[in-house]
Amino acid sequence: MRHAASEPPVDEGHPTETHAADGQELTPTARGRTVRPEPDCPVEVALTAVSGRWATLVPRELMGGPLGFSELRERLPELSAKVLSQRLRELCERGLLSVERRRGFPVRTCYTLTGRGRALRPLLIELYATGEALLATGPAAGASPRG
Amino acid sequence: MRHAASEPPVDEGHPTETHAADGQELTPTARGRTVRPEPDCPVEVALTAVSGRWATLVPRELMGGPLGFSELRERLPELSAKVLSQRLRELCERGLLSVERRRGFPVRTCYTLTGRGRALRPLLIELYATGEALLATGPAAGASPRG
DNA sequence: CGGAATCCTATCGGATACTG
DNA sequence: CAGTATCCGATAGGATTCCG
Repeated sequence: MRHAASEPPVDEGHPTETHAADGQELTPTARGRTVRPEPDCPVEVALTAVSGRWATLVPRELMGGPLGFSELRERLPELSAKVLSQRLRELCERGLLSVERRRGFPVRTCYTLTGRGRALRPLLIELYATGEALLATGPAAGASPRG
Repeated sequence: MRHAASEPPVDEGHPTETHAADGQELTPTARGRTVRPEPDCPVEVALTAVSGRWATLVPRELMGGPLGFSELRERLPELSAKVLSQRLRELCERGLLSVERRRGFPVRTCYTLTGRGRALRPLLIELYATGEALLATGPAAGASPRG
């Protein structure tokens, strides 16, 4: 189901403002005009990459350079080992992270963002910007627990 | 815990590329340098606004102009009434949506994005762009169920 | 039409304990 | 050090039913 350029506009007044009136296409390609949350819709793909608790904080820490498991735990003390390794595994599966194991004793592991992983940066920045905009226009309305 | 400009860099070579090396600050204000997913961190605020199944599709439909409950259901046929009203309620509570009830018979309700709601647009666009970038660099790695 | 109430299942994420 | 295994409580969200 398309939402742009079809169906008589509900309240078109002047094209100057009102509520943007889709002046610029929201979804450049067909994959964005989905009727349901399909996993191959770009929006869902991006959302999948950042959703889940701690899912933004782990990449954020790694934006500064490679880190080991325990280093990540130090930086995010309240993140349990279970969830951390879960997040790391997801990031790896999605090709956002590369792992390097150094044998010997003690064992050393090194997590590095890949090019794909670094591609999250603009999204994190936009999330930050949007969040600030929301906080600025009404501090009370942002909260609400998120898994 | 800060992640920028502290602790000896792990692999600083030349500042040209490598992995961006935080050349530009990721988190302009202090609220972004959190140790845990705090609800008042801008990133969390924005994420809260778009996370949850159908959470982006409902605003997307409304970007084209106000719609009623059933109109939304028509456009998103697989979205149950329960979840739709849940999403709408959340959007209202966060001040992203305004509601107008027209009495008479049958009852008519009209959901309109507020200014705050329209502030989500750049984020949706960025989500789309990031998702496309991920799909472009490796189609297989995007998927994975998202609640 | 526009919902709210109830039920039910799957998954998420935290705590704890154990392993190579 | 770098994880895995197990248990467990809390939601999320779909289906169905009912109401003003």
